[in-house]
Parts: sequence; C-alpha cells; structure tokens
Amino acid sequence: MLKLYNSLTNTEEEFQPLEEGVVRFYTCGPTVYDYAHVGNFRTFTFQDLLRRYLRYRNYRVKHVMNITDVDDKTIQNARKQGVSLKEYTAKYTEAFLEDSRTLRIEPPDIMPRATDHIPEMVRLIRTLEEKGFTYRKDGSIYFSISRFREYGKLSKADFSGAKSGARVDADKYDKENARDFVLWKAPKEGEDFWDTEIGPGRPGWHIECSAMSMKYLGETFDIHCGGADLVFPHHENEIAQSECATGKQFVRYWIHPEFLIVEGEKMSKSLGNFHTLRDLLTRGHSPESIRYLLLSVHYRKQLNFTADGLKQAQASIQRLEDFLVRTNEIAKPEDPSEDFREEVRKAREQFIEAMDNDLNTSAALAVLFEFVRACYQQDSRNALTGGDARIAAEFVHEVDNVFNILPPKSEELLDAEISEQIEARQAARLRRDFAEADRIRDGLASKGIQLEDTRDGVRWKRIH
RNA sequence: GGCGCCGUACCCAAGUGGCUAAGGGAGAGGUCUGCAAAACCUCGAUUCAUCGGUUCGAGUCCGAUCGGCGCCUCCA
Repeated sequence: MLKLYNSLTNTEEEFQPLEEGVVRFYTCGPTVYDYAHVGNFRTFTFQDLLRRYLRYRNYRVKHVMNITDVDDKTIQNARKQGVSLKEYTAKYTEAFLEDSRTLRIEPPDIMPRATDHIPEMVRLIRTLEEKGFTYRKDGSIYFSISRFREYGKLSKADFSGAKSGARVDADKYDKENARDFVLWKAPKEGEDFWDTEIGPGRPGWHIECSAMSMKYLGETFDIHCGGADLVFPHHENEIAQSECATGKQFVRYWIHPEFLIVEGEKMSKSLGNFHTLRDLLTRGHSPESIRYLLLSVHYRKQLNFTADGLKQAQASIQRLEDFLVRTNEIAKPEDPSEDFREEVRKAREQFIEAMDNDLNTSAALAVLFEFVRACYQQDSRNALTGGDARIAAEFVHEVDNVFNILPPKSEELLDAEISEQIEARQAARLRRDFAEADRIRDGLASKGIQLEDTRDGVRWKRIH
C-alpha cells in the first residue's frame, strides 16, 4: 500500500485515489521567463518519479502540468527585449521542454498554458464574485481571505487576527487585508491585457492553477504537487479560490518536495551558484548523474547539490551499467533456477516496500545495489546461470523504468574502425608486441573507449 | 517573532522503540592480468551533535543546549 506524506494533514497517509485505479495528478509547472535551474528540476524530476512509480503500481495516471506564460516577470522581460509576450514565452517553453527531455522527464498528458485559459479563469472569478468572496478596487478584483474560515489550513498559519499588518506597507496594496490576494489585475500602461466581462486586465498568479486543474481533472482531484515554497501563498490561495467556488474539497493529497541548496549554500544569482541545466551539461556533467543525484535523496529533505555529489552519482550509475554488461555477457534464454527466481521476488518486494514508504528512494536504490552485489557474489562462485543472469538484468531494467537513470542503450555495434583496432591489438598481444598493443589501447582510450581484458576476452565500454 | 526541517563513518545517505546501525562514493587489502586499467571480492561507525529524561529496551519518543537550513516577499 503506497503511503504519501500529505502536507495538508502533515501526516503520512495511505494513498487511495478517488476513482479506483486512476490517479488525477496536477503539478505546478514552470513560469517561462528564463531557463529553468536545477532547483526547479529537482521538483520536476521528482514528479516524474512519482508518476512513473504510480504507473509501476498499476495506476492509470492523468497528469496535467501548467505553463505560466503571463506574469510580471514574463511581461517585463518581453518588453525589455522588445518582443511580444507570446514570442518571448514560446522560447522558454521550448527550452523547458528540451531540458526536460534531457533529464528524461516524461511530458505531461496535458500541458495547458495560462494565456489559453483566460475564459475559464474569468468564469471562476465570476462565481467567486457571485458568492461574495471578492471585492473590487481600482479595476482589480481581490479575494477576501476573511470570508474563508479555513484559510491557512495548508500552511498551518492563523490569519484570523491579521488585519492590515503593521509590517506591510498598506499604501502599496489597496487591500482590506494585507493577505488578500489579487484574482484579476487591472491593466497597466503598455502591458498585455484581456478585455473580458469582468473588465480589462490580466489574471493573478493563483487563479490559473485553480481554473486549469479543475477544468482537466475535476473539482476534486487526487494529487497536487509543487515546490515547498509554493505552500504559501500559492497553494493556500488555490485552496481558498477553488473551495469557495465549488464548496468541495479541492485536492486530496498535497505533495511538496523540499528545496535544494548548492555546495551548502542557498542557490541564488548573487552567490554565483545558480545552475541551469545547460550550465551543468557544459561543465561535462551527464544528464544521468544529475537525475541520479536529484532522485537519490528523499524528496522531503533538503538536498545539497555538489560537484562531488555528481561525481559519486556517476560512479553509482557506472556500477549498475557494469552489472548489465556482465549479465548480458552470460545471459541465456534458459529458465533461471528456482532459488534465484525467489531472490528476484524478494528484491522486488523490498523495492516496492521502500517506494511505498513515501517514495523512499535511498532505501529503494539500496535494495537494487544489494541485489547487484548478491548476484556478483553468486557469479564469482560460478553459480549464476545464464537464465539467472537474464532475469537479473530484467529486474534492473524494471527498477530503471521507475528511476530512469541508466543511459539509453548506445549503439551496441562498434564502429568498424574501432573493432578493427581491437583485433589488431589482440594480434599484437599474441605476438607479444606489447608496445604496439598499449599504443592501440591508449589511442582508443583517448576516444573514450575503455578496454578491459577479461578471462573471456576483451570487453569495452564508453567512459563518461 | 510565527511555521517547519535537519545534525548518523572521510564524503553522500537510509534507518517510522527491539535480531550483529542499509546502500553508494572514496580508501585499504586481495583475485584476474604481459603490464596496466577496469571489473569483481573482502574490510571499514562498541556508535548516531551535546546533556538530561521516559522505557525492560532509544539513533529512533520527551525536554534543554549547541550548530546548519528553509518558508512567512507572484523563488521549485
């Protein structure tokens, strides 16, 4: 039974979707004003893992992720560059999708853009107006939190006494309560706006997620996931808008991955430790090592993202790859032994137990590595049969369907030139011309091809 | 100030009161090898920031102290 930590109740709960076998899943996507950074991708990579694991557990997943393509930053940046909002956000949306592909994050089933859903937002705001949860000021429409008794239930904050806060500059906001938030913003000189039945303007940040999630997933859906910083105010406000409009529970399980820090410090532009995915790739880190590092630490724990961590992640992946090379070497289509079949069954059980426990990825990976070592031990006693090796490799791939950390199968066939060289080296070794043999080996190494002389012949692999 | 998280070996990290404190990296020994590299095997915490307490039993629960961090600003 899958258990997830629900930040609405601050407890681990057994996951039971509203509809048997189907998970309605919404994730807060990027605001496309710049390239996404590793911190963003920790969250997106986790969401990908959750989605894959739900599927592994035989759920059908309907995943919706929004693209925020209108807000202060996108508008400002587009103006600065003198391009249209659409043109500007299209560029970063494309970059985001490309980066996601690099990290092997599956695209959502539906990826709605905020600007394509203005009518839905307007309708939602109208409903809130009709029900008396809003007020207007200078062409903007605000949500009044004092009219929603449960406001603060997600962030566990008590706003009942919070009048116009002393610490907040009340003149800056024409609001009845400093915590009230804007649903619809009056147009500003020279900024994009929409002419609608509730007046000209553009949507506030929070309303898009409410409108789009409910449009595609229904008024109540199963999982809503987003970075820890979104708990307040973003998700708190989504709850307020949605539940006041429908009178129903909005989301059943709220999942919030923690932030990451970089080399022990908060990631920020001023500290110069702000990494986009592109930066990291330029520095020679593999997408797999980044993905591995991001997934290897439990999602609710702060993750310290370091160059050393990436190196260690790469080494861990290498161990798994080497294992697959070995098992492929001896795998045969024959039946595995009954004992070994039992080994795999046990490993699978432990893997599921770890993942069911609120996605304990560290423990799940430990299960995988323990399994690998046990296989090697058996192999070193010459007790791993061809059939055993075959299902061992299958199990590793099964786990990797969830984690997706093993590099895609590279072309198994060597370039003719390379295999020629390997043969030439073998010939040189046979006539004991080791100088020549070593020269060829070094030549291949410089091309990233590493040779391993084993009892069964020469094996090669690409090194990263 | 309010809410919350964390401190486990050289590094990363699991551990949700009870067999000998997972796993990975690094390191040390060994196997293999023309040599080397790689790979594989073996070995690494009498101890869980500190101090008290609860308990038959605590890394795990409670309290205090020290240290690190996050959110409370339209930052994932």
